[in-house]
Amino acid sequence: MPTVDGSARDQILDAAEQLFARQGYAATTIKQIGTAAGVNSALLYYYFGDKGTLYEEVLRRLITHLAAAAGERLGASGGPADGVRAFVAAQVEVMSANPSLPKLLVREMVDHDAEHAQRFIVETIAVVFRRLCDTIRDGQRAGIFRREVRPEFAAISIVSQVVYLFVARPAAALLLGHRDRALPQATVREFAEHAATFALAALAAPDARGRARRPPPSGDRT
Amino acid sequence: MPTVDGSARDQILDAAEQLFARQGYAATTIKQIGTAAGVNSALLYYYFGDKGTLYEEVLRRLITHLAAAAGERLGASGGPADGVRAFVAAQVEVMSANPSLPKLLVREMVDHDAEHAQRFIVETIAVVFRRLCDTIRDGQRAGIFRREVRPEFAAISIVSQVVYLFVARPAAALLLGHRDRALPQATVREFAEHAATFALAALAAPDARGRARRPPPSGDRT
DNA sequence: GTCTATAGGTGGATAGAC
DNA sequence: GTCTATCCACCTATAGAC
Repeated sequence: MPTVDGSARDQILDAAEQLFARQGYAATTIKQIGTAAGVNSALLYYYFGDKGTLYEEVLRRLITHLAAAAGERLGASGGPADGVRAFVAAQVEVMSANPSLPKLLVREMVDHDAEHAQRFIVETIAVVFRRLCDTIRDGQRAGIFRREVRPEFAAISIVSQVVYLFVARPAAALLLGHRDRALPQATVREFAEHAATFALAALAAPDARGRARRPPPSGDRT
Repeated sequence: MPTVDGSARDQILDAAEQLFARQGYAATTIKQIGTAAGVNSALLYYYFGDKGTLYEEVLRRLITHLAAAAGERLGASGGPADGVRAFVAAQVEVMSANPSLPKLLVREMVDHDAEHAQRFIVETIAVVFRRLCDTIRDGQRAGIFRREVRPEFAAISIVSQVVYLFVARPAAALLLGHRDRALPQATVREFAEHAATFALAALAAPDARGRARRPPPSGDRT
């Protein structure tokens, strides 16, 4: 969510966001950020006090935008199937518009393992996550999604696909046979389409006519 | 793949592997590794020359083990459906046995964005990835997997689920309602079962009896 | 092979002029 | 608000004794 030409404060935030996403927190220096932002590095301390606070501010701004976008996009929709499609579409849209987001969130997850991850991040994501779970439950009640599937697990499966693509984008480009590791936006859109269809096919209840195709062997909620 | 009590060299590698996975490369110091390994930190330079080489050696050892495990587990199997199940099972098994693996690989991906990721990593993973793609193609030729699905996309969808769970393990624990962010091994196994079932349901061709349930709207390979 | 001591460099952070 | 100058801590890496 880069600021067009904003104040020094915003320029610092923009530069910090990019660098933290690309290199990680520890590998990014205050002077790098200052240079990238076109301001003196001492100014960072005037605005943010210290490096850690700057980092938190970057995350806060990002998450706020994420929550706003999610709120808008996931409001009204048709049935549960449309809801799932809308969710995936929103995910791709937000991440495409802001490539720092998936990287920073993933870094946050691997860095703060079982420790003190940022409260507000977890909570914001939890809200979005629960909404997806509810959509799946709606579909199960309506009889169009299979009941043996655990909604929370399905939600993870749905979310993971898109996140993974963005995080592994250069690797994915290579595996998909693109030279020079650039995954074209068109392919990202195609994958998004695939991810939604894949998830819906996985969730779909067997037709009224054809009986269940494969009785779940043992797991998946007895 | 921790060494039981090996030489100093192995103890350094073990300690480095854990610390790099937990904290990342930049945040991990030579002295930390030395202390964790129970040896003098200057010894690291005797064995590995510098920090970067030590890191590469950690990755190399990990990937070698990964390739070996994948080779064993993915050899003989029944049909394509069993192949997919075996793949997911192998993934979970390897990552459970070695929690550093998913973290280090994900770090490697976000860190070396479009830049110079380690050649041998990408190549090793590419081999495993292609084998999964081939399994999917087999299923399509046999008529038990839907033909509209692009095998490479499906492979990404399959791989992503498990990787995501391991990387986001503490967050997932929270979202799944576990206190204290510890995701029990039993839940991991349940999710693995779910992930395989989910993928197979998504791939399954419509029964001979029931017609296709949902014509793919537009995307997914015309 | 393993340790001590230390050089050399860099990064986070502050004081204070403008 | 923004910049200059600088301090101190710490980190990588080396030299060299044992």
